Formats: sequence, structure tokens, C-alpha cells
Amino acid sequence: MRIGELARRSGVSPRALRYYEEQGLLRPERRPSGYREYDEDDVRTVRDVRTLLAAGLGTATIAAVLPCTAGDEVSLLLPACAPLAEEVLAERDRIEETMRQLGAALGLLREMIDRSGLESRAADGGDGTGCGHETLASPQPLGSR
DNA sequence: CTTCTGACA
DNA sequence: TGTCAGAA
Repeated sequence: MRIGELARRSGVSPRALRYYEEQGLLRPERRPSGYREYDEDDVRTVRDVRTLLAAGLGTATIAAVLPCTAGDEVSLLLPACAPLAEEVLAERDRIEETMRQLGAALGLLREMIDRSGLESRAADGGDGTGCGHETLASPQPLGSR
């Protein structure tokens, strides 16, 4: 399939798809026309890339992780991927540190809100808390089969 | 009509 | 990343 179809099926723009290739995340073949030719597996690969990106890993790490994936299980690294452990562990630490800082910020804001008697319900034309804690993963267009 | 590369806001 | 140009 060409870039347009992969884009539609993966929900990722052609622009991003070319960028992923530039970063070594995808290696589509080329047609004599110069057009990129992707295979069925690339749909899943793109999905995995989005997931790993959302997990905070850099494209360099992802490029190293992808070939070390056990089947279609991005969350299961093959035993022969020891050197990747460092980066994965480091990212986990960065995330924990960020959560710690956000937790402190959240605590302060809550304190300010309580002690100041705020929260009395301001002019809110709806409910829009705008604070949805979405999960990771990538939104998949359901009508693609 | 679709994609390619390179470049810029 | 989006988008535009100019070419294939």
C-alpha cells in the first residue's frame, strides 16, 4: 500500500509517516515511481510507534526497541535486548520524577483552593472540567476494515 | 488524482 | 507538523 492508505489506516499523517522513516522507524520499499510501498505489518508498527512515543521514548530508542519486540507485543522485549534496559529504566525514572513534581504542584493548588474558599462554583456554561486523564495508546478509526 | 523532496511560519 | 511549490 502507498503512504496515503497507510495514513488513513493508521490515523497518522503522511507527513509523520515520512518523518518516521527519516528517523529509521519504518523502511518502506520504493516503487520505480519513487512512491513508498508499505506492507501490512507497517500498520501495526505505526501503531506501536505511537504507543512508544506516548510513553515518552525518543525516536532513537524506539528504533532500537522495535526490532526487539516479541511478536505483536510491544510491551514484551526479547531477552537479547539488554542494552535497551538502560533507556527504558531512565525513561521510567524521568516519568516518576515528573509525576512527583506535578503531585507537589497539584497539592499546592488544592491547598490554595481550599483555604481560599474557592470552588464555590464559578460561571461554567457547562461542566467542562477539561481534565480528562486519557490513557496511552492511539485512537483507532474503527471503520477501517 | 497521488506522491516526492525541500523549505518555511 | 502543516503546508506550499514544482515536478513526475
